[in-house]
Amino acid sequence: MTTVSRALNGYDDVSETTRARVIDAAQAAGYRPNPVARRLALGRAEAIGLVLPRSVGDFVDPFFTELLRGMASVFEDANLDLIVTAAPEGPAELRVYRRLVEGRRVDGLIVARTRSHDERIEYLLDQDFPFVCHGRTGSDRPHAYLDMDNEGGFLEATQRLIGLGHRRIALINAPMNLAFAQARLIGYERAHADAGIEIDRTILCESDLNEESGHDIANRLLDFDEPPTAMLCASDFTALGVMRAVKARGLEIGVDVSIIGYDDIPLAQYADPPLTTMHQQIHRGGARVAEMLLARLAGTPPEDLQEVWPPRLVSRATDGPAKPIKTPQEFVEATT
Amino acid sequence: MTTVSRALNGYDDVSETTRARVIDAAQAAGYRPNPVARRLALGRAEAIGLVLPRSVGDFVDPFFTELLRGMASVFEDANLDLIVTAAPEGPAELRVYRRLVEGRRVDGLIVARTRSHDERIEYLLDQDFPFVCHGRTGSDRPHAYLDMDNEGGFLEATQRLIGLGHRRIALINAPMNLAFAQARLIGYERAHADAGIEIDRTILCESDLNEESGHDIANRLLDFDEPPTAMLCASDFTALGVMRAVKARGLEIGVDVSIIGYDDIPLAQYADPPLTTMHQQIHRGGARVAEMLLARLAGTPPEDLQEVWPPRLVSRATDGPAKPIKTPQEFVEATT
DNA sequence: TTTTCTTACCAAAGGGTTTTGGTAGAAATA
DNA sequence: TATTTCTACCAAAACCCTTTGGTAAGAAAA
Repeated sequence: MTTVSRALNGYDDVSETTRARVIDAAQAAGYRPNPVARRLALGRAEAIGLVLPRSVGDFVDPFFTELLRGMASVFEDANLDLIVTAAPEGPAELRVYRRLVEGRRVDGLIVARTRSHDERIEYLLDQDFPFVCHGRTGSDRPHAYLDMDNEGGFLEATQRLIGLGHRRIALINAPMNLAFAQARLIGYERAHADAGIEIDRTILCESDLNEESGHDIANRLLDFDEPPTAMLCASDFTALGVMRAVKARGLEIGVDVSIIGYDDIPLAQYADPPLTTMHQQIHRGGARVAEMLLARLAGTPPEDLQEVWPPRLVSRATDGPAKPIKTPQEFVEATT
Repeated sequence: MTTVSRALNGYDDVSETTRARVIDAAQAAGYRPNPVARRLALGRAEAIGLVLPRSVGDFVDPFFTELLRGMASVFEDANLDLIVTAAPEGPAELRVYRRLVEGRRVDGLIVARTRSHDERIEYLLDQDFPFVCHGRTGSDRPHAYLDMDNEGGFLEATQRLIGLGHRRIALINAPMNLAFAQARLIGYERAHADAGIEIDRTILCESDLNEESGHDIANRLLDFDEPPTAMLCASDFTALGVMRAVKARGLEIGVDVSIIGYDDIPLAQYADPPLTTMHQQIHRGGARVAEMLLARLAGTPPEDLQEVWPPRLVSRATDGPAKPIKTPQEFVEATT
């Protein structure tokens, strides 16, 4: 039995002739090692967990399918099962994590959609349990993560709008408990500070990342006496909702109001007009996060597993030069 | 040990006092049963598998996240792990299934996006392995499935368009190897046969279920000498592409060309104009498929686990009465 | 020739459950 | 009172691997 086990698992203290005999015999007998027995003997679950956020009611953005598919093949090649569960944010979520960790059902976890104060992460750190985050968190204890440079992305997008002459740029952010929303706000603020522009806090909003909330928020903003000339959105779906609201008022997108989205969903390029947005490599990010977790399990310290990837601004047709603002002073200045 | 096991697993031959003592002691000692040891003793994997199709390159439709979330909670309540992998259609796909089945990594499988001739299903039937399909297949051997009534759905949609006076209705179907594409074609054909309308086979097309291919096909159709007055689409994304093509030519949607989609993605209601489409309860379908698999594992014969759910036509603004067709005869008829 | 090292293999223990096949005692029945 | 049934509990076997701690034989070094 020993030799069979070692032959099948590629140990080097079994001669190639013996190994071949074992493999042939296994083949002939239709023998397949029992993974469960293997796991018991090894003391490992040979599985990785991923908990999908179960947001209220409707479709999750395609983000997770994409991330999932990126990870799946990496784990499959490493002979690890990927266990997927779903939990609504809140106490039930942490219970799911506990079940996976304390029930020894997984060897490691991927934590997606991190929050700025994230009890999942504190819990996993307390337990000294291997995990990799997709997105950062506020915790100052070292842990592995792959994050998109949300701050840099929004810095760049904001700078672009400022460069086009916009001075009243609304920020339609994601819910502020999400880590990336905070980072994006900072990028937005930095761009303003660098340009010496004061921010009007009344045009800073939070959306639910879907079309409808983008639409509603845009309508509110457009009702202002002095509406923003540009809107920077947390997701492409939000941006699509904003576009719908802008169009409904007979305003021209990219002329009267500039809009920039985030994610570069496939639909973005086919929107009318095509949406300027930030592209992230979600699929490759998923694969990379999986690789990082593999490294973590192999003993790489978390400090060495921290990456930040830059998003890429995809310039299309929803942003354009700001129209001259019609405040009295500027009107006077412009006409003299 | 025996009593502890039986107490913790809810057997009825242990007194409630003993059970309480066991539970208290377990709590105090921080004892948690080892699921891997349990699986070995039970001879079960306590896991269910789902293989995502890895279509070329880009985002999968949100369909799968939705299905996944529907299933996840059912399996979690049943103490089963849901193992997700991804495989491209083709020989690699079957290899993934074999690994899961023959490697005894799962107790049952969910097979989604069935094809009319589906070697996965033949394989699982050959192996006498428990599974439930989401969608039907051509196999005449009994097996469990939950399917949407694609034939009925397209029958209804086609009848609606015929009722609006349309006589040249293009069918922009899904790839014909998918089971639901065949069913939809049949529904489409039946509606025509019932109304005594001959079908022009040149306006029957296959799309890739995404925006772009809908756009391209619509453009081809609109180049015809006698273009169709209505287009029935395999998915909402396809329909959005069709809408883009129609708008680009200055035609009015719902007036010059009627369009009906399928899926009722959240964006459908916010499209311009809002898209008429078929709604399916994907989330609830996922939960139901999971329940059916549980029943299957408990011994319910597959014949008793076959359900067909009707989709619901959601009437919005992309379909309208057909414009009078300007063929010579009809022109004469109309003017006399 | 003797000793040491290396290679190739193996027996037994260990991992943590559940199930099988019981037993003992109390309660119900004859 | 004698017998049967039921309830509550338990010891040992079984599940199928991997690891530990060897041994034997051949090759290399002394």
